[in-house]
Amino acid sequence: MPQTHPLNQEISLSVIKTACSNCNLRELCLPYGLSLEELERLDDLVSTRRRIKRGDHLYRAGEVFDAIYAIRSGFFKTDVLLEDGRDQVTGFQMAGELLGLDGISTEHHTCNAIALEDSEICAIPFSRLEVLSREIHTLQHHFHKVMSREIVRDHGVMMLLGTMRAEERLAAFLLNLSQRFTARGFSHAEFYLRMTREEIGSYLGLKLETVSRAFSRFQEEGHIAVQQKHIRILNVNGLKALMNHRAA
Amino acid sequence: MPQTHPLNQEISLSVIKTACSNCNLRELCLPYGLSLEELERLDDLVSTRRRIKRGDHLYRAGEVFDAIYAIRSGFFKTDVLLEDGRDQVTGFQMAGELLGLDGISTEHHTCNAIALEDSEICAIPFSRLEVLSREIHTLQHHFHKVMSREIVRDHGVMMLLGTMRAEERLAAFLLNLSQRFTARGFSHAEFYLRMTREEIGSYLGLKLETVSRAFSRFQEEGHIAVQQKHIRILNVNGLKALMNHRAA
DNA sequence: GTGTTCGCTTGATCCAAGTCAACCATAAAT
DNA sequence: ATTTATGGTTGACTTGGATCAAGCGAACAC
Repeated sequence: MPQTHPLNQEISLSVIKTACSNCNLRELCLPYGLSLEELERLDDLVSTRRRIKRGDHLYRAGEVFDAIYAIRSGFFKTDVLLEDGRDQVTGFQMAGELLGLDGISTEHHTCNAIALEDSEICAIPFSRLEVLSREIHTLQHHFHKVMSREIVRDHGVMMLLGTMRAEERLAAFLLNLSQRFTARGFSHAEFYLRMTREEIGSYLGLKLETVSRAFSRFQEEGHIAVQQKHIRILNVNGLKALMNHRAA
Repeated sequence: MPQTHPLNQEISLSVIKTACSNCNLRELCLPYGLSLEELERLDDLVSTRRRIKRGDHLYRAGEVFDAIYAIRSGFFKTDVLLEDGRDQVTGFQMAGELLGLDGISTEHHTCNAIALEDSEICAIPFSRLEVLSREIHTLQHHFHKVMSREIVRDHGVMMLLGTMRAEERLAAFLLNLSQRFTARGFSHAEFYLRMTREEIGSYLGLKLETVSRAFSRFQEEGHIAVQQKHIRILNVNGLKALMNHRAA
């Protein structure tokens, strides 16, 4: 008779939900490739789940680092601040992706992580992750891969910022989002942007007006349909063509 | 009577030189923080040393990844290539720094590593490094820090490319080089650039002409003295001031 | 409802860096 | 010693994206 004990039910549900072993993101997230038995050991470690409301910080630059975070649901941005007040968005993160890897280096976070919609995260105490990954080879190797993937991603962004024109950057950005939504089982052709034009611009090294103009231009040329934050991709190949446009 | 056996002498010297335990870079490189006994175990692993001549590749994008490389002496650049021929330098690496971390992700290298002067590297077979870092906590943790530091560095470059003007970028670049030379016991105020203006420009998202003009301007303003690749920093604070110049 | 705020779009103008081009310096090749 | 190649500097001009500015539409508060 669950109805008579709503609170207990809530708790047990939450305990079930928090386990990696039955998280539907396990193929994207840290548990990737682990056996059932290994998964259960990871479950012990990933005990704390936390809700972060839209606009709130998951962590701030300068805070002591002691855990990395897996996004269970929702959407985040990370940004870095320069002393003189300038800032830059360094990435957008969605379900199944890890946050906080930058903090390992100095044992302090070096950027801010802010929820762009109400989100849920799993905290993974880092020292315990190191212990466990000494015991589970697969986990160790996968964690190394995740860190390395982050480095490769960053190189992509450097390429984008260093060599691409405004429209190429935005095309690359949209294609990347589309691909990541697809990997999570959502439509590749239709999605809502969680971030503002200004945040997109900050990430792409452009001003919000330039981002807005590029959206308008893509729409005029029939590549996409834009209505506020709702994006429909009408011509993927058109967008891809925009990217390889100008040779060295 | 060493003179009578020059070849043997050479070999034994080289064996001695190859050990992490008496490498003068151990405080900068992977061995950082290890005990003597742990160091000796790392020595077993880092058995292969290789010379790379100026202009030669240490590895190429697409090659299978199986080792990371510690720079023993010399200077490298890494670059990524886009399908359409555009390329970008993603970093410059000097003695004590690690190369190849990007390859862990896909088990293939994703960039090219090219020696900018005759160099020597130590190859560290990655699977053996994983084994050893399961056994030596300090090594495991330090390796994680090194990877994380690379991510933080990349964020810095993103900031540079996304929000800074040409002269700020070059000032940041020179200050960074100076600081890294200092950490290696060289002069902080005087050094030779190992890369061309074009390579600097590629790294900073600028054209070589812009880099050249910025050098000239710094010289006019008395911040540095430039003679080809020989740089003397005359006014560190002047350069630093250039960076924080314009607020958001 | 009506005002207020925030995010977005669009136009007009400006400027930092790119492009094109000529020339110079150093080092290697003959 | 002279040629050739490579890398660097400088000038004139162009341009893509920034800046400044006005106005619009959706969401929310009252």
